[in-house]
Amino acid sequence: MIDLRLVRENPDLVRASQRARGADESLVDGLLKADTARREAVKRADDLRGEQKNASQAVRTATPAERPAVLGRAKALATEVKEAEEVQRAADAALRAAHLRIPNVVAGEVPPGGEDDAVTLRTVGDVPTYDFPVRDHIEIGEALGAIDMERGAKVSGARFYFLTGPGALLEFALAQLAISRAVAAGFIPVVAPALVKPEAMEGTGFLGEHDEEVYRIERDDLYLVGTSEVALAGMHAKEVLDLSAGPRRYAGWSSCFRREAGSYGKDTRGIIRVHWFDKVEMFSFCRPEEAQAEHLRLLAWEEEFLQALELPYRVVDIAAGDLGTSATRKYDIEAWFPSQGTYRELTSTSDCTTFQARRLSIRYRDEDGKPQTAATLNGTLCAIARTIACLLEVHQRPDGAVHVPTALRPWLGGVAELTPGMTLAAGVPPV
RNA sequence: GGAGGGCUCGCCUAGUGGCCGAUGGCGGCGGUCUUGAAAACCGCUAUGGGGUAACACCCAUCGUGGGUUCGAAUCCCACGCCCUCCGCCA
Repeated sequence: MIDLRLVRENPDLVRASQRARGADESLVDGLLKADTARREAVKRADDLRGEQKNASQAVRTATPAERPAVLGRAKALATEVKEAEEVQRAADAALRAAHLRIPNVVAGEVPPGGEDDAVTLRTVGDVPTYDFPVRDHIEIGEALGAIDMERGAKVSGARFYFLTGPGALLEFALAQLAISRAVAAGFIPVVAPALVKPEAMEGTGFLGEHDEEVYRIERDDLYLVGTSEVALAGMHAKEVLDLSAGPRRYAGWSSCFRREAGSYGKDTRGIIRVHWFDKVEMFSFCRPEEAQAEHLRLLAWEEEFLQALELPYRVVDIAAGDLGTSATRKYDIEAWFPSQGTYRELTSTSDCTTFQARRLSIRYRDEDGKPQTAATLNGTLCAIARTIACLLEVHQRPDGAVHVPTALRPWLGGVAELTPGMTLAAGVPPV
């Protein structure tokens, strides 16, 4: 949630942000009203409680003669306090509801517009050309025995798949490469739970407008995460972190689950848009003043990873209307998909400023030793299924083989190519 | 799933109805002393909310939520978490 002080002191800024997102401006006034109402309710309840405290002290010191009168007054006040507390509870709840409805304030530099208005910041690597008919990742993957869509559908339904043989090896190789690079860069590797409590889900902003995207295990009141960001952010909920030495960085591996409601007909073929995939996610906790710089660092690490995979890509600055609830700014990296003749999102990094940390109560101590709300940022290092799809397509060869980028080879037994009918034992590191 | 035990201020600990936000120790911070340090001594050492120009001040918080009472860390109920034992299990 956003900083209430900001709303009080600069409501126009928040209104402008709502407008930029194409969201409801009047929510800001609703929030201001709820804030005022709550403060009045709190004041009244506090004052009454104070009076009642004194009154019950007086009971103790009262002489036997005074006692009945004093006791009567205390009893009356007790009733009033109860009523005032009821009002306060309602006001608290109303404020919280209004507060939760407002997404993070959009950064000033964010491009205006919606989904189609992302601004390309740079394009890296040459778009490959092929002197043979280009195949998509499913054709290539099935020929390799790497992807089995049909049986995925048989077992789990649409948008599920099996990674088999070389495909399964690719998954682990990518995960190893991603984790290894992250650790070398100073990240703490984490294997995170994929099932979380509602607080973690709400705290990271996934239960707002987009809650139909999330799988819910109603019976146990748990949610399947759409990204390990949820578990990583929740990991330090209600804690005061030591951020004096700089950002605290985690690289989390977990499965991710997405209902893909409302994306009927989009990417129905292949493993680009699926209900389940595994992902290595970067997550940073830092002081708010460090967040912008940290955001660029996350982006740089994402770019380096794609460069290591020898994939051509472009970096786009996401427009205001397309930002997630928690983000003040977001950069996507889109990699080239030859079968589609276009760039498609492979990674994404968001600066959530203090928005998530405020909900989750994640703090640090400033120079004066006072607790302050931290900032959180997240970025994809490797969304494995989609990355496999891209790799297969970009690195395809006319004979159905797939070139293995040098960086990935140590995790694939040193092989330079994946080939149909390859010996799988050759594709693993020495044992 | 069944049976017990426990959850107090960073850590340990006192507190079984009335100025208890809460005792004492450790740790941490500041000071006195010292050439410097140690020791000793003195002081400080929570968080959130309201309030203020800023102080003052007020309210809340003893795992969480209810209840009893004029008054609850203390009594009652429910839940959560941790530990021990039994059963089941990757």
